[in-house]
Amino acid sequence: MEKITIMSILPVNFYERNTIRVARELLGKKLVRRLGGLELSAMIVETEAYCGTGDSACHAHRGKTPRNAVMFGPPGHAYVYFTYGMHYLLNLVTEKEGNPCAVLIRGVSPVDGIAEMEARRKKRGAELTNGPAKLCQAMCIDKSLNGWDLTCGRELWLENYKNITAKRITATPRIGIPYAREEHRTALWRFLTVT
DNA sequence: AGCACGATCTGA
DNA sequence: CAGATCGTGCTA
Repeated sequence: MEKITIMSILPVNFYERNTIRVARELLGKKLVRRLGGLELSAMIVETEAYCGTGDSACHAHRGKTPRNAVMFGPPGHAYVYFTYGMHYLLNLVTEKEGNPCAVLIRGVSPVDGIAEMEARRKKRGAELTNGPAKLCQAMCIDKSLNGWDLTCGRELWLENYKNITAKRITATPRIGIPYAREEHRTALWRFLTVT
């Protein structure tokens, strides 16, 4: 019997919903990066929700600028930005167009192309589950993917993979936002799962 | 035109 | 715990 592989790319309506809900449900999804003939993939294990103009930790908080413009566009697109003079971070745009929200991908667990991803990082066995810039290095995600349509099935997309039950999900405050208002600094909008 | 700082990572 | 390293947005 032939094994049937169902390609289940997440459609735009997955992203076009409440950001916190999307951030939780992204856990266990597979992030796929296509580099010519090479396919790298990894399961998402850590996310953070950034909830629009009302969220003082969100880049869109002070309105639309050239950098954050993608967040104001349609859901299901990648918002990739450069920070600390050397790192790229990957976000997925959520909610309806015009509501500038996104989910930051903070950690993944390698699935396919593990050796290639390790090679892209300096050390063998380098962890990708603890730091949002590392997965971008490993999966060759940079500013050229800013604004990329994640539903077209090329270059970069997401697929259903593992079902993560609510019991395996931990929520904590978000990382690296000391400047945000307390209400937003302490909000439990970071989601993690364990292997 | 200048400047302060960041959704970070590494190595000491 | 400091250094790397530069785009971005705010002030003027």
